[in-house]
Amino acid sequence: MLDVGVLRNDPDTLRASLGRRGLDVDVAALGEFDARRRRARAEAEELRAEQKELGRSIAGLDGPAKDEAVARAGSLADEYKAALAAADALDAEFNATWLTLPNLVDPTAADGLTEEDAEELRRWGEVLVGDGLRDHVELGELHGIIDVERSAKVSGTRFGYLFGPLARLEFALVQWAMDRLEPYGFVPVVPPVLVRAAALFGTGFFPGDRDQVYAVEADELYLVGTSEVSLAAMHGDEIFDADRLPLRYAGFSTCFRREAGAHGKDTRGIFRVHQFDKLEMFIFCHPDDSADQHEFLLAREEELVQALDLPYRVVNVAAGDLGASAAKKYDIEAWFPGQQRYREITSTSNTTDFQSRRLKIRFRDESGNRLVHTLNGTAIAMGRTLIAIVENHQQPDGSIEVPEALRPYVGFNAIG
RNA sequence: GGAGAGGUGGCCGAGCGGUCGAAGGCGCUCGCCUGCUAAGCGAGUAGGGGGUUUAUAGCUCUCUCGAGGGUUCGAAUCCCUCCCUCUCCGCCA
Repeated sequence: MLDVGVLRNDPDTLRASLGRRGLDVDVAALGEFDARRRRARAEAEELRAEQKELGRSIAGLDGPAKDEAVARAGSLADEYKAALAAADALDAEFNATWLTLPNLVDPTAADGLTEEDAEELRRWGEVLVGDGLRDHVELGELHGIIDVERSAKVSGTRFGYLFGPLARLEFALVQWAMDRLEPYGFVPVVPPVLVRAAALFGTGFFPGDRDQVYAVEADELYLVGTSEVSLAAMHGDEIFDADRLPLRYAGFSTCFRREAGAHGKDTRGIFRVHQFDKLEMFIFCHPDDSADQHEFLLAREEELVQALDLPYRVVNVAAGDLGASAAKKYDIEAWFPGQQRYREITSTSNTTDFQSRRLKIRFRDESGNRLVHTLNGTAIAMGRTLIAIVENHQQPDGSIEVPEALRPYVGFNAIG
């Protein structure tokens, strides 16, 4: 949620930001609506003040004077109720729109509206090109480590079974990444994956991305698409002492995504599935510090990907391709030899105060209570990282070398 | 799933229809005092929204005593629904 102060004091910035996202919103009309609702609120509160004052005096009255005062207070109460209802209705109407507006775009986010408009910042590593390369589905079959046919029988499309050494590799990746992140102060967390709607509103996934989220209707709970949701909402309604910031967490969870609207896209193998495990970094920090924390998260991601010896490029995501909560986002795209192209394997966003305002997460300093900034970044996203390892480290004979860093964790040097 | 108890400010804890956003204690902050100092004295110390304002200052109004509704001129206090916590029983990874 945006600060309404932006609408009142700096509508041009708001208009420009929405424009960069390719959204057409009548900012002036919203401003007038905001003024109207405030007037309505003020009117209701004046009536209330009058009613309360009169009500208080009743305690000291007696006889006809009292009866008269009670009668007058009664009609005041009715007037107030009506005025309050009117003010509440205006607020609700305003908020319904306001809640759908995405975060202000950072000036340094790339221009453009689509994935193709992302700005490439740098490349690292030698990419594997040419014919005769196997993709993860072939390699998976060859070694019996991935099965998407049986998962289709059991669960439908976009699921997969991981077997044996590949399953071991997943656990190794988690353990290894935790070991590398903890020295930076990331607290390992295993959070809930079923959450209330409030957590999804608070993190900006609702109302916009409701159709991407699995709902457990009988219990009014939702399956998270990322542990970002449960990590952010964990500190909802809290006020930190300033010296506790930044607060860093590394949450491990299974992630569930409906992938609505992705029909026909990435249907092969386990590249895009409804369920995968992910280690996610999350930071609560001082507003002046969030740009640095964002670079910090990207640096941690690059360290991990480099240590796995995966060729990649870093892109600055275009304004129009940002999620609602993000002001700026970097993706790391690893090279996938089976597709002969770079594809996203990590993503890190600075969501500034967009989530903290909704979740009421503040900190205390000399000038009072202020909203923290929140940031998230993928440490290791399972399906894709496993695919990238398998495809990039395949040998001519079809065997797969385990990246050096992981060998102590899995106890073998190669698959096959 | 069954039975019971309860949710008040950073924490503990009073309040049981009006003068309560709320006694008292602890903690914390500031000031004072004091050579015996993890002592004494004084003051301050919740959050949100509106108005005024250059202002996240001040002043002021309003809302919030788990959440939402209701009764009443008036509710932390009475009624209803929901959520959560704790105890016991049952079941169980």
